[in-house]
Amino acid sequence: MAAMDLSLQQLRGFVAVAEELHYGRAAQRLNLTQPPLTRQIQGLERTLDVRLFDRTGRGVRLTAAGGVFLEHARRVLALLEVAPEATRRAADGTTGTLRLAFTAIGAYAVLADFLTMVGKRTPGVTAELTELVSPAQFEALANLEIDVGLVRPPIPAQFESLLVHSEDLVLAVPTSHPLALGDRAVSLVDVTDDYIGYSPEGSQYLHDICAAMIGMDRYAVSQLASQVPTMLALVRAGLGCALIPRSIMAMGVEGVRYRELDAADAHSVTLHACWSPDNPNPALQRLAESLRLDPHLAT
Amino acid sequence: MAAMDLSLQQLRGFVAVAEELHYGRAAQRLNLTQPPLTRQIQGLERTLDVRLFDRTGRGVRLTAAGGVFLEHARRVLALLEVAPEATRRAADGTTGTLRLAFTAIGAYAVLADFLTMVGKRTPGVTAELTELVSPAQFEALANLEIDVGLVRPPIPAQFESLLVHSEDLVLAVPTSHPLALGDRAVSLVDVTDDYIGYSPEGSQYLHDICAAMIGMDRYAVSQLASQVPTMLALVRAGLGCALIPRSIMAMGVEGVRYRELDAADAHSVTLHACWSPDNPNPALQRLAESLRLDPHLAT
DNA sequence: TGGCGGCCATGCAAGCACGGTATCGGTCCA
DNA sequence: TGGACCGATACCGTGCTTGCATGGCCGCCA
Repeated sequence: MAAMDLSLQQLRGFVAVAEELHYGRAAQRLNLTQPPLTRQIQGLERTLDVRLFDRTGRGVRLTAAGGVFLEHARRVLALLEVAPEATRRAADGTTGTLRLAFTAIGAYAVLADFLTMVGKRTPGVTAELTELVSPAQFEALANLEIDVGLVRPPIPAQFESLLVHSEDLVLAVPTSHPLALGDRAVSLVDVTDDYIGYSPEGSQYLHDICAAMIGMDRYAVSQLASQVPTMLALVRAGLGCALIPRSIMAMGVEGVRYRELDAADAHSVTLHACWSPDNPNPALQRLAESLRLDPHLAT
Repeated sequence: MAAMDLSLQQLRGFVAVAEELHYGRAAQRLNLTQPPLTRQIQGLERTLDVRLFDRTGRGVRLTAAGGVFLEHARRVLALLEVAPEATRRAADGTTGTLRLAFTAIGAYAVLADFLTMVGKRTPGVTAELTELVSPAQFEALANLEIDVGLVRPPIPAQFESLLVHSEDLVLAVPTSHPLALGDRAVSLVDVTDDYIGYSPEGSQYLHDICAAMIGMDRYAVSQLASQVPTMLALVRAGLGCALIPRSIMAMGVEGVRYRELDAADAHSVTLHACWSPDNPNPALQRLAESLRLDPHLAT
């Protein structure tokens, strides 16, 4: 016998009796009669193998152990009290977590603005950040490992998306390069040496655009160079020029200069917020709903 | 409908399913069959008005809300897990609180030593301290407002007690007094002026002893002077001498000198730890038990 | 000091909630 | 397309818990 464990009825009964120090009143408070209460406390005492009350004939008094148990019981009941509300808030997206991925380049362009926008549209939601290249983001989105990605096109049809940022490309040249001098916009035809290229796997979008802009013959693909810092290091070393999103100019590298491109050669690249409509995360649902109603990012 | 509230069965069932992500295995873990588990989760979802699992046909998956509720459920169950043990420890006095009172004089003599002794005999028990004159301590002991008192005799028969400290009295004289000079022990017959006396209410024990030592005729009773600092202030002001427990010499007062008394006049006063055998505080019971077995305070 | 009232404990019968067995319905895979 | 797996449902039995009535104990008061 004994081994029987605690029940919430017992806890509630105990707290009521401990507060009233009177079975009758406690029972009344619980909309109960007195005998069940007596049995609840007896059951508790049998289970715990501890006397919780001193029966003095005229009312009861908490024992020291009873006082300790009272604190535990109150904490349990208080926790249980808030749990449903917290759960409901998580269910409707009022609170929650948004797992957000971004590309290394995206981080420079819009990550901060995007996060403040998310903070305004879904207050109470916290963001978890991961850096991933675009293809990995699509996979993670499909596997529900992330909720939102900041990706470059093309975007698979299964996802919903929103244009977040658009910028043109600029030319990065070594300071030793003839084009390093001057401030005017330059034309791609002025570039006589090779380019540092984007990896077609890691940065398919930029690879394709750059390849189209300058032709495959002069486009030196470096497998390593899907990371912009790496590309700038190669430019700096004099291995060639590179076409870089304008926002990356914020990253100043000694030995590298940036030049605008002629309007004729300018080509804009875009960054999109992207998510799966099937994703059950309520925080995402709430954000997506908000974005559908008002796609203006400034809001 | 709905209003029904949570049960621990439901919580345990939910946690099991959330961990196994499989009703059958969860049921097995709980020594249950699968249908009751289904009903428990359904009941939870109905009560919370929230979907906790996504049923995918092939197993289940936690929703975001389910994840939040899982944390709450785990915390509740963990609390409930430790409550019985904590309660039992409080019941056998392994942990708990000892409300301890002491006289102002007692604080100088033995409070620190007594506290370290208590700490050694009943580790895990914390002490709450109050300063009270002896009569107030006896009343508080009887009302179960304190657990242990450090008092002077006489001790009412209803209490259990233990001699904690014994010391003799010394003479406090103003530095302007003839007896302030010299280092030899002095005799009470050398004292030609009045004494500052103890209040018969606040310090009955010291009052009686001093009155017996020097005779009522030269014993100026000051109602205020049950507090030793007050008495020393009066001595310093030159209103008379005073008989003071030796431990108080630790309190140096400018304008007051202490002189030993002749062996013939020396009279020791005692301090006793005192408690009520009826006090149900298990921490006290444990201490009392320890003191009965081994009354040596040094232990 | 004996009766009385308040309070907690107990006996008993009824209601109900919970668990088990059997079965259904949907999804995935061969 | 049939079989296997998994969760949901129907139905039944049992055991716990409740409420009513009553017992036992202590303290109060006349």
